[in-house]
Amino acid sequence: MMTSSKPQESTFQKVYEIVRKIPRGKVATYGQIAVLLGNPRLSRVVGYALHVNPEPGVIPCHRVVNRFGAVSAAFAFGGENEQIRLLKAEGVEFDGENRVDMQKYQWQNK
DNA sequence: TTAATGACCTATC
DNA sequence: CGATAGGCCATTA
Repeated sequence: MMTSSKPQESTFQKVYEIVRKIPRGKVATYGQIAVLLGNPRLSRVVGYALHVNPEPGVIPCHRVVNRFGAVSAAFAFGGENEQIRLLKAEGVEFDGENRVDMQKYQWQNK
């Protein structure tokens, strides 16, 4: 086992690993995930990775929000309001601008 | 191989 | 202060 495997971990696969580790009741930003990947500029690729979303239901893409703490418009896999509702159901609070309190709900990977 | 796209972020006018 | 344009990196066709 592990003789000389080649994981070939693509940036996408790595994004799924990180997003999948997001605890319930917290949210992470694309930029933050990009930093965890090693490049803060991969923010766009992060969104792309979730866009393909190879395993919906396994990857809590609804816990990923932009730098403003709000969900993206293109997210709308069934209604932006729907996604916000999911986060609310997890214990995340939203203000009058559909924004999450990043100071309290932003996931911090130590 | 080149070209185009993209669920972002930042900077500038 | 608000709006607009560009840049960055990776993936796909």
